[in-house]
Amino acid sequence: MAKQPDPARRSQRSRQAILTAARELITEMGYAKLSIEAIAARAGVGKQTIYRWWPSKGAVVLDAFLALSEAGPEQDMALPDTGDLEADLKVVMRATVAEFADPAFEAPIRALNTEIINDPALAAQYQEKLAGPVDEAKKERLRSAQRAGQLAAGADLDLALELLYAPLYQRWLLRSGPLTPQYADALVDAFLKAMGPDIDASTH
Amino acid sequence: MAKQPDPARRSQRSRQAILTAARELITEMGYAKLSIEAIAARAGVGKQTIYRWWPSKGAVVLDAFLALSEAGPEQDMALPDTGDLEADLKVVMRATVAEFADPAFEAPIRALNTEIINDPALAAQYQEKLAGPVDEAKKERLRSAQRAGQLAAGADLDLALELLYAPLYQRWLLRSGPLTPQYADALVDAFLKAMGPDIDASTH
Amino acid sequence: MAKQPDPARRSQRSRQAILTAARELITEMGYAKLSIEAIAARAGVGKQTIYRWWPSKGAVVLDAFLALSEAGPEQDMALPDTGDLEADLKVVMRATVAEFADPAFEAPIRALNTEIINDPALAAQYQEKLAGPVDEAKKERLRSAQRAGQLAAGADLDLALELLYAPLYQRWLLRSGPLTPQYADALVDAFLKAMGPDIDASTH
Amino acid sequence: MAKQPDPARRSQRSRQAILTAARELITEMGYAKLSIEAIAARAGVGKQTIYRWWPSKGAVVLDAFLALSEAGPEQDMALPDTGDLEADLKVVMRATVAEFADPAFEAPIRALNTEIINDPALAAQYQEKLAGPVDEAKKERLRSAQRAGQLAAGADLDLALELLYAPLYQRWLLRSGPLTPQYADALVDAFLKAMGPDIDASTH
DNA sequence: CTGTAACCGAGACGGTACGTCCGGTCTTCCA
DNA sequence: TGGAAGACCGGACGTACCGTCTCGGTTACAG
Repeated sequence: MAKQPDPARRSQRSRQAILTAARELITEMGYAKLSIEAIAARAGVGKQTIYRWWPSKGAVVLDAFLALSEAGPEQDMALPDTGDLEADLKVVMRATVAEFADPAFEAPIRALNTEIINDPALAAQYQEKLAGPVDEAKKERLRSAQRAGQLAAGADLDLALELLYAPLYQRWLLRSGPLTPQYADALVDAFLKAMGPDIDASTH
Repeated sequence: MAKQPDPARRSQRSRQAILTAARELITEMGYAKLSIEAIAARAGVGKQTIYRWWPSKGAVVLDAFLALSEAGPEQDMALPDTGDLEADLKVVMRATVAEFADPAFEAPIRALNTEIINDPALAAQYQEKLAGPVDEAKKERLRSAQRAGQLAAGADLDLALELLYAPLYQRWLLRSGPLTPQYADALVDAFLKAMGPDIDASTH
Repeated sequence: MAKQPDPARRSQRSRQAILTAARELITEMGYAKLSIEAIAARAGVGKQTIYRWWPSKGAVVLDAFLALSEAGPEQDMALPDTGDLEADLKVVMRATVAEFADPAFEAPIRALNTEIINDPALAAQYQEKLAGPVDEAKKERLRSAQRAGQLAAGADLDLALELLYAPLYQRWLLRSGPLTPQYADALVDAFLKAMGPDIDASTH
Repeated sequence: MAKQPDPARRSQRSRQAILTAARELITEMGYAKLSIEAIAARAGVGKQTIYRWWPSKGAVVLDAFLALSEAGPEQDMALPDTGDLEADLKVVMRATVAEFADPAFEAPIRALNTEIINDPALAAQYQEKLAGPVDEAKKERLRSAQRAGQLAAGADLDLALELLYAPLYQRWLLRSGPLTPQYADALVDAFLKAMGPDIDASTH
């Protein structure tokens, strides 16, 4: 049986240095140029220390982002809730569009996706640790809308999130079209038509 | 000025051998293990012959798929059109779900996406050569539905395709949820609610 | 000032385990594969325990052999003395040839020499602790021969030993020729011609 | 079957750079600090180019010395022959003693021996390419002495060389005693007693 | 029909990074 | 407080590929 390292003796100093170095290198040079060797050198750490604690380069990158979330535990992940679902969603979607246009976000997110696509284990980690909590916050807003009668009561919230976000995400990831505020609005409009309150109810 | 190779003298024998080798290696060993050296060796070709005609590994992979389409020029890309949009779309979407479940499709498509995410030039090629024609066929079916009054007349067809396909594609790519026939149906239902014929018209 | 470990508190259990492990590993895998890590692991000892008590890998190896000698303190290092120098030397030299042919002797002695060649401090230790006593026993036999008039009275015994042994040792170490009983005899013959009783004296 | 590199396509430029770098690094930093990486870096060469053409570090070092000999093909390996064997040998042996005292000779020769001791294949190469020719030159001088009646006619010249050189070489290699001109003379005296013209013939 | 210029296969080359191993130091915890 | 355990930084190992280059050989167009 292979010997497992003892997490109790792990150097937190090295861990933070590695994650920080990984984040810096990704933004500086892009994911293609990211190497374990460079991370170790930048972090002032032996390569073995990386291999001891992470199974792959992708795992390091994922952890580098998880560490950010941990840093600010009470992240402002909660979506705005003014009572007007359409307005709130348009604000959020336009913000997302703006975020994707920021070059500083490009490299790391593309890096993460490159790894996730080809590594199921990493994808599971990603869903559980990063995407999950964010999606939960979004669903919470939708549940609030359901209570307010602004969203079909029986709507599948997973599908709802996908309807809203997947088109936007795909355009960005595959660069298959322009990301504009108008596009964000159009997505919200379509989403509300598909998932809005039952029409029968309103005709009464 | 750098000398350009003369396409007229290009060896079609080598070209086919390279594309075939690329396809075989991707399915056999996955994209991560794919190397130019391996392609050249398998194809019985000098490395320079690859570098002469393709700018990157991703370009070879893309070409390997384009070549498949060229093989059957009059691909049955046209969607079924029985006159019943909902039924036709559900057939198509269920077929797509089934296709994505086929392990033989996994490796190559993931490979292609890995490259496209990080290479804008390749993404453009992909859109133009592979995705474009397919999307056009899909749009043609939607236009037919518009003429039949089964789809909003002013609907943005690009957005329409994204609403239909992006959720499915994202689930598959990021493994963020199960791909079932029911899911396909639900997507069509949501799509038709969002993009179906204008309600105002029917209430008058 | 660096702190020196206190020899009084040294664990004899660890010391023996380390020396035994070193000996075993050398015979099993040869000197090239010998590492401090492997010795520590085999001995069930922390690496620091080795570094605390020995300055170099070579020192451990040397000690591993010294420990053997200590084990049997009254080693039968004394050479046979039947009164017939030529016969006695031939017996001894033939035995040495046989010893060198034993594969079990190969690895350790070559290991020791590898270290000694490049480490003067170790060489001094080797001369003092291992080679010295053995050479002294050999010289004692030669002194006996001098007393018996079978060896030149004024012979330099250090040179004498080198004449006898260095050719044999060099052949073995550098594999520059075959080691046979005949070769052993020839060496003794040459040695006795060079160092035997003065001819002038006998002719008078 | 493993593929062998094609010697015809070997870059002589790289070969020379590697051998020169190896020689320089050995003298500068000693053999212990010599690494393939350092040789490659100093030579401005990829590591693979070294691994392609040499099976081990020792083989590179050996070649580095062989290349020196090739450079001056008609090396002045021939020993002086004034007709007086004793005088000639004492000159040669004193010169050898002086040579061994030169620190510039130390590192490389010890390096070579370290490798040879543990690598039979390398030892064979060494005997054939380096030691062999030198020994042949020495034997030639001894044959001349035999013709002149200054050496026993039936003497085994291999053994003769060992009697002369092995003691000296062993003292130097193992640092087991001082190397002085007097020692050189004593060796020649002993050698001539052992191997000089037959005494019986002269007494008749 | 014959240069001659290009592509072609092969593969050596200078490099980068891989993932592993070990050297030597430092730290933690046990006896 | 010595020793076991082992994490740590550093750095060499030998391998796999990268993208460039040079080498003959073999087309195939031009004179």
